[in-house]
Amino acid sequence: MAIKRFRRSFFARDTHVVARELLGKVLVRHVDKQNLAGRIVEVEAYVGEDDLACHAARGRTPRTEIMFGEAGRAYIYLIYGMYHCFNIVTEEKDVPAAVLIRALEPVTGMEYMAMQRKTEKIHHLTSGPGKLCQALNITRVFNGIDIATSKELFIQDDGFHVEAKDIASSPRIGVDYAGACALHPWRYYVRNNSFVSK
DNA sequence: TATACGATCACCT
DNA sequence: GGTGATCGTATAC
Repeated sequence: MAIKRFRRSFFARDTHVVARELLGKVLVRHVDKQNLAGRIVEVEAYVGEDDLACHAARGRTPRTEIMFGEAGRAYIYLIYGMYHCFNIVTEEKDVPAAVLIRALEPVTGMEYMAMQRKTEKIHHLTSGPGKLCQALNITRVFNGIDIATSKELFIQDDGFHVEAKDIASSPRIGVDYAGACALHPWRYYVRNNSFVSK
């Protein structure tokens, strides 16, 4: 199967479907003349204004506006004053939703990632949402970038397939404040993959 | 203008 | 198991 890049129509669908289908796909990053890539092994779905864990739960604000926009855009924000989180906007316009990319299995450019992360340990490079942004040099400068057309940051399908039986789910991480929404099993990950976050 | 806190991580015990 | 780092954002005043 030929390598295929994902366009906007892939992202403009039900967030949970997009989240599950992103598992096994490759996140590609071109930076500093380097070609970096990692296979997506863990994601989380954040869906709508009724989802109390979603940043858009309190409606449109300057920060959340991007999630109300067209699918395929990057939603990147600074968390805890020091780390970035990378999401891809999903669903139709005016439906605030996104998939948080939580962990990658490094594929290409591990040397650069190790330099960014200041560690040689491969399992410490991209096994968490803050870690993978640091490894791939993704910062909020890229907030709003179009994943469907960007040459610097995009998703491709290299033919690798994750079977349904190998997809596990659990409650999302770090959203205990979200009441009943914190219990939704909207975290999806590749079963038994050692790069899934702890 | 002031305040509280978070979709995390590394390091400590 | 616990905690400090560090700052943009939302909210209250």
